[in-house]
Amino acid sequence: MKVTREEVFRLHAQICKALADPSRLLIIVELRHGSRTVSELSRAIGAAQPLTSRHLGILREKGVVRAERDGTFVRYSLSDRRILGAIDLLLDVLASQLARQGLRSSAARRLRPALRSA
Amino acid sequence: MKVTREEVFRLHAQICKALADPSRLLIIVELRHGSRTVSELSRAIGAAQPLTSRHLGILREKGVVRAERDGTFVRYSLSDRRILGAIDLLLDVLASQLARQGLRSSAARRLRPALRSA
DNA sequence: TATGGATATGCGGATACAGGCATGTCCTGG
DNA sequence: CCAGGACATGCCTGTATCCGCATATCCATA
Repeated sequence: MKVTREEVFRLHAQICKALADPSRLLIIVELRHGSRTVSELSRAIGAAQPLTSRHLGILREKGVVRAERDGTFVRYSLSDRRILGAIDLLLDVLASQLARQGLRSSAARRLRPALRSA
Repeated sequence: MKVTREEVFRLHAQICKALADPSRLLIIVELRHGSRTVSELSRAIGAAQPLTSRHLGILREKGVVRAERDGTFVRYSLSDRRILGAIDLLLDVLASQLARQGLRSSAARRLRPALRSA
């Protein structure tokens, strides 16, 4: 099975696109601490169940998240912890940007932990 | 200056969105080794100049890239090396996915260095 | 200041995505 | 087998994005 250079970039962009939505980032942050059912995530991100399901479908399709059935529930979990590393790095980049723009730097430095515990 | 939690997630998603395009990833990879002019990047990614300029505008707007004038040229460079770390992590995630799907694992393991030198 | 190279932007059509609503599917307990 | 809870999906509308083309802007030099 061969994968062309262009295909790799296309897939790489697909993964980035999966992360490129506030609700989906919220989902990922929520999954940091363990697996969650759809209704739990729905409540956590404050979105309707069908919408949450759709976002999870996108994340699942791009391999960011994994689903497993548990009775009538479906439990979702992160399929690769390195994704957390990536979004944390980008969050750090954002913090630097905000700091440069005049946000109190103490607040900027606290950005990541604040979101983690959320 | 205060930044709400929702605003942070929106901005975070904006940065991800800036990375969520094959041409823009190509640009970033090309900038890994130093600054480049628009026409250099245009040739490197095989896109028309106006399109390249547009992609650069998006990257600049989201703070991924920085521009500085140099005569009639404009030299672009990465504004934060941590972005490379983030996309490398995601590339590793992709490599694992492909490996799991039956790509020869040796090829998968070589994915990142192959793209780096490109 | 006029010209030409380098870069940016306005416009338009095609495509893709977000979100709301209704409905379908899957599973368990009775 | 039936009912109901948990989840997924089809349809629709508005909005954003991609890309090509033409054109505008900026800058150095003559």
